[in-house]
Amino acid sequence: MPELPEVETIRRGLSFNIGAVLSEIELNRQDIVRARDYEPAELAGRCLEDIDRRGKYLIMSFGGHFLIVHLGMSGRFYVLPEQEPISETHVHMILHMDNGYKMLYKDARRFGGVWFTADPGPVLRKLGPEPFDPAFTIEYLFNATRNRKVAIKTFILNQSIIAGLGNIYADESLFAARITPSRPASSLSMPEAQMLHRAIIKVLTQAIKSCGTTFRDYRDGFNQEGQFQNLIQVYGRSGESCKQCSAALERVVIGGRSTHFCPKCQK
DNA sequence: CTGGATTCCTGCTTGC
DNA sequence: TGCAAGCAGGAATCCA
Repeated sequence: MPELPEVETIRRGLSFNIGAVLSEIELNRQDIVRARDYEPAELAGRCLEDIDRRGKYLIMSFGGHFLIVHLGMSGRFYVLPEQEPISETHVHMILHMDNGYKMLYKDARRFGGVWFTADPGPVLRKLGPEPFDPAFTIEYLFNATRNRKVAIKTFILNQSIIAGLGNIYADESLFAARITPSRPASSLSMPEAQMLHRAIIKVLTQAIKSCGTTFRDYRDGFNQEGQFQNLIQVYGRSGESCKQCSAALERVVIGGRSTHFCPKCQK
């Protein structure tokens, strides 16, 4: 599922289209559209000025017209040469560029969506700080956990607290911080908040370096798999042995999400 | 305000 | 072998 590292990898892969002009947009499904402040066809003839990322959102700017994309859990967004035939199913949107490429938005489960908007503010405003932003400090994280009874796992999945973590990197970050996922957020000490802060940044940095995690659906901007699954410590490994201590990893459900952890390494 | 439950959707996995 | 049921999950929404 595309979390921050996957979306960042896609952003980088697609960035060579910046400066190209969108010649035509095909919108094959209307129900993926979450906002329509302008007609999608108005993008034709406009230059793609930038591709940005905020949390798990991609923001493409076309001179005051924005196209925001969220990939949900099975979404893909990748390029093909313009003349290449499309054999795949569930391709809901195609952006034809004048540089000889087309960008395909594909999403089987349709948890994702797109926004045609003149103002990205309302969509992005609700997001907390980027993990790599200076605003994401140890103090911010620690203070945010005060008086919060929810499990720390659920807490760091909350996009209004930190933008970009999904189920995989939440579990991996808590393992790296040696913190049990079910602990109430408010139970973290300052040193533990510091560990978690460092772990989140470390895990995401490594995952971006590995071009993301491909368990099943995820592909990058060129429809290629990521490599971080080879470095995964706990996610999807319940019953297998911990790479650090050899104890059997466990799986529980927290906040309706599969949660993987080491009962020995994490306290 | 907080937090829990529910909903959306399809494809892979599981069990008979 | 074939089919139905179970399950996964990001974010919005509803409700207590």
